[in-house]
Amino acid sequence: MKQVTLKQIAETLNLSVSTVSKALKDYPDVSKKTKRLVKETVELLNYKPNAFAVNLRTKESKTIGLIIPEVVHHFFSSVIKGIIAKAEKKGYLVIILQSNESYELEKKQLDLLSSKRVDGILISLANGTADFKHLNDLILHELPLVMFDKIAKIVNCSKVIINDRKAAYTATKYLIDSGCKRIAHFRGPLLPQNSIDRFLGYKNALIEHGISYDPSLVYILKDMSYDEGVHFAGQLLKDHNDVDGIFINTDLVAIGAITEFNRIGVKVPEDISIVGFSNWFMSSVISPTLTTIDQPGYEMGKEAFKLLYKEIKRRKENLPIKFKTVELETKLIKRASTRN
Amino acid sequence: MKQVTLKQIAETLNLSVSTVSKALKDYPDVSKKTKRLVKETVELLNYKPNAFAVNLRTKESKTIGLIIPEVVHHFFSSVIKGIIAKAEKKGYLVIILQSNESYELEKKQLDLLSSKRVDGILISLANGTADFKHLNDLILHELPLVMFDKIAKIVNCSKVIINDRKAAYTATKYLIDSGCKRIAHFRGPLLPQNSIDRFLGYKNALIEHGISYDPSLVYILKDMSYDEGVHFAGQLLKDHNDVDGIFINTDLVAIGAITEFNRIGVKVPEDISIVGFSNWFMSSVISPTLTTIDQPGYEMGKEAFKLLYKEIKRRKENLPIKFKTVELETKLIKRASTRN
DNA sequence: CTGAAAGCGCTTACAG
DNA sequence: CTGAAAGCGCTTACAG
Repeated sequence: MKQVTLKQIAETLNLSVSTVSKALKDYPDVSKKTKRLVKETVELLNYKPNAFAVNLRTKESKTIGLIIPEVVHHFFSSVIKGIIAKAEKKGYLVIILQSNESYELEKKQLDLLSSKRVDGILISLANGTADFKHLNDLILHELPLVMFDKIAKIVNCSKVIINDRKAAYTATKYLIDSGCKRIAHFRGPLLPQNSIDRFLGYKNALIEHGISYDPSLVYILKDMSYDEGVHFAGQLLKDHNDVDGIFINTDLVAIGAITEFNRIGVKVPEDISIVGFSNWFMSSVISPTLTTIDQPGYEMGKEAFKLLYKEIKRRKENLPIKFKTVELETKLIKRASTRN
Repeated sequence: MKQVTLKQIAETLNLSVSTVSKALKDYPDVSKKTKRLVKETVELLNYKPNAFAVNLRTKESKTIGLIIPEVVHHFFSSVIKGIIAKAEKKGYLVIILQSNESYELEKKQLDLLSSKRVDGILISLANGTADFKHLNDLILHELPLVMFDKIAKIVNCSKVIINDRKAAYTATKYLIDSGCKRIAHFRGPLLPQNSIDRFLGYKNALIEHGISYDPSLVYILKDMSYDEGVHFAGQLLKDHNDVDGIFINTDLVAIGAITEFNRIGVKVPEDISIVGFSNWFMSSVISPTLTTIDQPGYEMGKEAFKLLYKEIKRRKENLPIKFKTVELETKLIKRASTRN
């Protein structure tokens, strides 16, 4: 791709490269006439500054990196959309990578992004991530980093989260209030903070409402897939025929469970009530529609970029950085998979 | 972010920058000993080449741009995933932008990407795009460009598509074969090639099977949303109470229609059979499950990147470019929204 | 085998 | 108001 350079503009107008450069950036010490001339020629020749040269000089790429566990996922798509929208407004482009829930990949991709010299990184952790050296290293090197949704409390950077524990508490309490006495929980893997917090919210709600906590009612899922929902719904019935409610860590799994219950003739919510988590679009469409916790993905993306942008800006101006954790509101969406 | 430079390595070892650079790239005219020394020091100081400088010198960014109409969309997420996966393997990163189905935005974003000097661009057109100058300009400037899914036949570049006409024909024929006599069609806006082609496939199937084509049975939707599905399902019943089948341009709309029919007591497929298009995950989960055309998003993403990569490589080597159109297979997925 | 030099295309402090 | 010069950090053709 052949491109016009400042030098060519300068030659065309019999000016120096410096003057042309300054004219374009509206330096006050360039004459009006020269500025006009330069701008006309730029228009005429369709000059575009060479981003590579600008990057090298200014030491910034106006590009940020985004690492998420999985792209084909309603919640994360919404986050991506929020980030891209906000970033574009501020003149930033977004490089997206997918960790596939693998710690190794996540590490490699963080490396890739920092070699590319992105101006900052947004990340939602992989389920497999238990060690945080790769993140702390970035922070040490003063590369702006913001974590969202799947975070590590122990890493010292800005974060955007929801209150998973509180939301799970609300979900479980709603099951209790609607009359459920034996409530199971399908939880995520052991490591990620949000699956821990959702579990704790579930447990606390039981205990605070005088329902004894029974560990055998808690099922630990691996990949949080539709198929796991189908499988564990069946397993649950085999293990406990007295269960009358389930709080499920994520909607996709809940939808698998509902489908299985429909298939084998267990009535939702008459026999078993179900509450999911995330409010995927699908949840408003299956039958019965799914009661769930709405998790504001788009907002989360926007907030995360805002925090990152602030940090990038303050670093550039050598101002002190204060890390901040933004907590977004969730809400219970009452639908037909629960009684009431 | 402070970073080690070649110069620092050179000073540490009392070598010249040139020698260090060459040692790192395994030039044959550097001694084994020097190479070893350099590599050790690189490791020790954690040297990473400055991407900005490399870009400027080599005139490539190892980054490509991707423009899609909408990120929160099952099909496009799958495409993104395919592209990212393939790109990463070849050492390319992917910048994603969303056109929101707007021609103006699409133009602006193409501009953004070419100013960023990406090495190539993948694009699926916005519904609003009727003029192709912005695309032809890129091609003139020899910036590698590959279109996928929503393409413009008239633009001269490589493409990855499905045979929309054939797939729509198959879908409609399936309705006919299952006994439908009055078949409506919910189509997309007038401009995009794929909504034209799907309409033509529908029309041909009717005609070739002795069913007269009735334009009043064709509904033109605007944003192809769930809500439009709900709305037009109702409208259709008002306009024509004798319809017994609908071929719907995209699953999301079909799901809206099914939901509406369920609500008002129209039985699917007994009263009206429905075939969708795209095979969104959701379609396998609603009730009744949706018969649809499977559109291989992930494959399409991979194919599109492969074509782009080839073109980038050939341009770099100054080899002649032959544009290619890859057509991927679709298949009819038979489910419960049709009789049989 | 090693190094000095030119150059990629900008920006900006400095001189005039 | 304009321009020469240095420099961002690399790569590579050329000299020795």
